[in-house]
Amino acid sequence: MAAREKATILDIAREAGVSKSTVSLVLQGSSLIRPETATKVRKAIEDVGYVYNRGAANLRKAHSNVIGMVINDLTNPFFAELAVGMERVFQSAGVVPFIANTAENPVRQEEVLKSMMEQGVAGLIVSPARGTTAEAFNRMRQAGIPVVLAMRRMPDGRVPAVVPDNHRGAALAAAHLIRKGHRRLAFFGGFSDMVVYHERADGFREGCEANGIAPEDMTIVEGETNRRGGMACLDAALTLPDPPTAAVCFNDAVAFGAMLALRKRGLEPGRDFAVVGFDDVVEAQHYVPALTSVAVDTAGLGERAAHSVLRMIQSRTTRAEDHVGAVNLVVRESCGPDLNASKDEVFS
Amino acid sequence: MAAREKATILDIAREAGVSKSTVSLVLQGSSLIRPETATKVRKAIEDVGYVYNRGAANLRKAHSNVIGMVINDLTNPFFAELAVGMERVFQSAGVVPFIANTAENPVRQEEVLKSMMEQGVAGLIVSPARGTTAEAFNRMRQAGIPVVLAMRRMPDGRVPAVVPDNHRGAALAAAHLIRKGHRRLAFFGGFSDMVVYHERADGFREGCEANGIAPEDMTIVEGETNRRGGMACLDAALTLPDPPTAAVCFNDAVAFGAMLALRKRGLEPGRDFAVVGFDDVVEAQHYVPALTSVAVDTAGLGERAAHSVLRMIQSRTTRAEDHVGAVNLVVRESCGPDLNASKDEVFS
DNA sequence: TTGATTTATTGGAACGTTCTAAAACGAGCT
DNA sequence: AGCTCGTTTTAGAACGTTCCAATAAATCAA
Repeated sequence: MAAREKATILDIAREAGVSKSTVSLVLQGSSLIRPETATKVRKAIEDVGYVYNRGAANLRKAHSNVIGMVINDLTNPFFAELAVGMERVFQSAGVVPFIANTAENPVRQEEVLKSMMEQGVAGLIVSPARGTTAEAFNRMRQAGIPVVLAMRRMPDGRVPAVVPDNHRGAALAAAHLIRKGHRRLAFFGGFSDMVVYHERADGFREGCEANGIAPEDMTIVEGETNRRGGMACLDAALTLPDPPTAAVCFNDAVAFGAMLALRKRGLEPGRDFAVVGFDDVVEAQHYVPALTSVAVDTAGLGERAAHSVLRMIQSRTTRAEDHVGAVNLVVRESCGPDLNASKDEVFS
Repeated sequence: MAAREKATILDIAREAGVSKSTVSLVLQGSSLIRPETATKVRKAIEDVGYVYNRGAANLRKAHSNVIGMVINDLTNPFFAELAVGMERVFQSAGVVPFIANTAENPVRQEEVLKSMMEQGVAGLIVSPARGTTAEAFNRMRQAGIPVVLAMRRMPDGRVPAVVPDNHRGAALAAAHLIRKGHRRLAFFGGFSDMVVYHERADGFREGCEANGIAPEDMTIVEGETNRRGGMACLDAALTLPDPPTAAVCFNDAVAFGAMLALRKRGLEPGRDFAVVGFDDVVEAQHYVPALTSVAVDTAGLGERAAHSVLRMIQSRTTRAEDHVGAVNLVVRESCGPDLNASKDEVFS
């Protein structure tokens, strides 16, 4: 059964006894056609089991209603959150976002972007894979397709981006640890070919300096931005001659890794070594000990990015302002009690 | 700069001094055209900044190269895993999967499915939102578009599905707890309008019966399938007159919730109450205490589902066999040591 | 040389929409 | 009757590709 030939606008026209133009008008909800005709047509549409062919339509129309979302790591709940925020605004704009995963692989990303363009997306939100260069977006610029970066920006900043205030977040975290009485601090995770790494590591450094920590008391350990990386960083740091007593981590995953490694060594996170994360994923509050982390309004950033593309599509421009989202430190248990219960004035 | 008119196959033809047909052939990598001509054309393609218009192509071609993946909850790392598995096989088949999230909302799902069809997907993998009925897939059947369900099946089983062996998994979990010496067991989470719930709860019941537990010693508590639901279930169970001492949970999220609730009451999971999860998400092994859980090869199921659609597309059929994936119990710490150190023969 | 055969190339008709310009239809006025 | 206005409807030309059938060019056999 079924397998009937694909019904087209013409079949509907025949069925309803009108012209294809009329059907087209009905499909677009035009107010030109007489209500009775409209209902007649709509009935025919139902009857023949019609599926709108957007490809054919796009051939004539200026642009489609699909927006692409290209994400570098879908398995990181953090990015899933971002996606959710975007979806919220797209949904109310009657746009369907198509998500694709690049698994942090620039080659895959290239394919995905290509495919999205071929599909005729109206705009793109991209959380670029590590190692992506601005050139990757040349083709879109040339084709006049708006692109907004999310969470990570390009080194040269030529593509509009929506990012959290990484610098301030890391500084906040460092200040918190220092206020807790720590004097030898570390920064764990990330690699110097990532822009975010620089923003966070620099913020960390500045936060330390501003609170009187000497450069030789700061340890910066690069590493993967996941649990395994966090474990490696911690191990590396603790074998140093004069090891740190606290660390700001590149993200929560790294922080979890560091805490895991601490436990493996019989040390208790919070008591024997303080850890601060970054991103404040849902997991952070449920972990034991609950993780102190720099909270980023991920879903909010997602919404922001979505609004940006929408606006760019509307005004058919390919440029837009960057947006830097506010951050704030959520204090939980992973830094233990104050080591030095005197100070009381802090950043907020 | 840029903003140039969109280049078409004709522009390339003009640039390269050949006919549009030749360009089309080159684009498809046909062996008909002379290599030198091909390179000439390829150069022209580069020069004019051409973007292939798949919509136009699909107008003539039988079917497109895009496959839709509709997922009910992208924020659940479990589903992200599933997506990753599928992507792996699609990638090697030269297909780009477009993912869309339905956030467990049937209405949203309807929109998403519609949009995917309009976009002309060649096939669909769907992890249906709760409350989805088989009718939701009528349109696809009518249009002859292959659909494979993942992780959840329809009550009437008319749509091919790829699912884990829920029944066996839950039975395994129950048997394990009984072997540990527990005699009053509970099943936490899920609602009776979900097929999976029945499969798992029935498996639990059967596992209990097979090991000599009387029906009155089994407690079944329905609830949301997330952390919050798990907490609620535990609280409900412990206020019973003769409370259970162990629980098989609908999934890991519920198990985490239950453990959280235990802690809140000053009870230690594993020691004071045994908990088994289902799905074995990565989180399970890192949790404290590490969660004993029924492992499902999620990525494997994803691959399986992907292969299924691919095969269905190939053979232009809309029917396929169901696939039930193997499960196995991963024993960790959340059930504590044996309460009764005698038995030694078990299911594997 | 002339066909016959193979190898490369091409014109033109689809495909299913949208959109412009024009037609058909009433009504209301002279 | 003819004219002018709305209001509805429609024919037909796009849009950018594929693919069939046809042509052109090159090669070979005699």
